[in-house]
Amino acid sequence: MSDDKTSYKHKKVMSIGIVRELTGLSERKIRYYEERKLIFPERTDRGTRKYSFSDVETLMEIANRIEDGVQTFEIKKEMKRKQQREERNKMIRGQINAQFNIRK
Amino acid sequence: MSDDKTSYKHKKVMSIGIVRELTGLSERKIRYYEERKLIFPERTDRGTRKYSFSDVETLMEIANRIEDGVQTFEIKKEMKRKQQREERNKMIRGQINAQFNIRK
DNA sequence: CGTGTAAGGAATTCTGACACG
DNA sequence: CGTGTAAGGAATTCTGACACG
Repeated sequence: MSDDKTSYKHKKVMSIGIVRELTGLSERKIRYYEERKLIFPERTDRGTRKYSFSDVETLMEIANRIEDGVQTFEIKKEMKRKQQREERNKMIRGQINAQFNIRK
Repeated sequence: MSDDKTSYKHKKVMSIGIVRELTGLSERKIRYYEERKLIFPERTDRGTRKYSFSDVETLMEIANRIEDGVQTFEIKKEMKRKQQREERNKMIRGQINAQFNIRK
């Protein structure tokens, strides 16, 4: 119910050119952050990269961290931690809901 | 509060190739429905069409009507009527909310 | 009317590499 | 390490038109 109310957010549909416009980053940077495993675009049949709105959001965050002088491998760790926090929270929420439903 | 909870839905970001994949329609058809004023993609600086998820949804509906043998100018009228209904409903909702807030 | 197709040009994207530092 | 750039090829998109019906 609070997960992907918008399946559109994670659908990979944008070419790198659009992402460049949306984020203001150079294509070089965008490809490099992929090389460093910070984002994971899909590919079309013939190899063109496809990004989601979610990827665009991530790129903005990356750009901020880079500006702060943080290196890509540090950013990767930060992102991993963040994701673990989110999974923990999701699990807790799930258990609370379970309790709730039993009492009802 | 129920309008564009997802601003992503209306953002024009997809090339015609992606739209072709998502809808299964030929590029010819997609361009033709634009010519008939059924959809309104934006353009990049150098002329490439950009579509939104909302456009994709509209295209699916168009495809259904065409399959039913409905002509494009009829479909256009239908879409116009539908939009008027929605605007009417939106206005009524607004007035109800206004009443509500006054009483409170 | 709705759609396919061949045509030629222009713009996009891709990869691997060299450069600087 | 992070990023710019020139290089050449491959794939995409665009428009106007002819075709069928």
